[in-house]
Amino acid sequence: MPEGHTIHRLARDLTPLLVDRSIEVSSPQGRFAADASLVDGCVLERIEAYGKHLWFWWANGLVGHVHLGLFGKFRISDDGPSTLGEVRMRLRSGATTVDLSGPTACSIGPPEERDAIVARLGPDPLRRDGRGDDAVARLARRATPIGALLMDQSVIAGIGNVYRAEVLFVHAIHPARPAKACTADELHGVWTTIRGMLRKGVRDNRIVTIDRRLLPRDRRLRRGDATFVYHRDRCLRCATPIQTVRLAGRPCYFCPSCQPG
DNA sequence: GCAAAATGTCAAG
DNA sequence: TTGACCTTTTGCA
Repeated sequence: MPEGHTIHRLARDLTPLLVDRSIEVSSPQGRFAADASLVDGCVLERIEAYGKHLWFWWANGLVGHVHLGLFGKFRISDDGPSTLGEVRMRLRSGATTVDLSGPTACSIGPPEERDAIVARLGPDPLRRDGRGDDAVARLARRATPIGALLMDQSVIAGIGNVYRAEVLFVHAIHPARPAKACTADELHGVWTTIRGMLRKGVRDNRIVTIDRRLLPRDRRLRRGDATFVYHRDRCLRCATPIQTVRLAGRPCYFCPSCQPG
């Protein structure tokens, strides 16, 4: 379930378990075995999140790179590793075992490889160095549909299919509208809203984008309601049937009534 | 028991 | 723009 909030939350949760300790690094599944041996037994100095990427900085100067992709998952256990499923990378320190399965990327390399990836990313709203005016500038000059641009990690790093749909709903922007046709206020608002949603996602460790203040007073929420439009049959605000439009290769959910275009 | 879906990315055409 | 790839979970026989 990885958009940027998941990655930052992982960095936060794994740091006290692994950083400043020497770590046994292995690959029960085998595909990461050669790389694992490069840092097995090393002290982990820092875990860094940027967009949807996670880096493990090792004391010998090498940097581990993990990207969860659509299916990747970390499992943390305190009493022996779980036996379930494939484990690409296993990190052990004392009684703690951290197992990684199904990642799109899992490798070890020099810091330059990390720098090259970061250089291709746009600002990350969850980082202190994430600049909103930079993101707005990257959006404002493009005629591409804003719903497609928000999925582009070189524009804003960390947004995925849920947050793009939800932020466009909040600002009543049809996802197919060209980004340059949005006002400066709208684009700044998109950045601010995205940052708030991602921060809440880190706090809650899941995506909940709905805000009571944006709903009719008498709207009753059901258990499990977490989004305005994403993956819903009807708009949470006005009950109009939700539509999707394919943008950046994925269906973008929107409400044709709240987001006319 | 198998198909389909899921919050993602990249290379190929 | 399409298909391949990573793995687990869910739903329908």
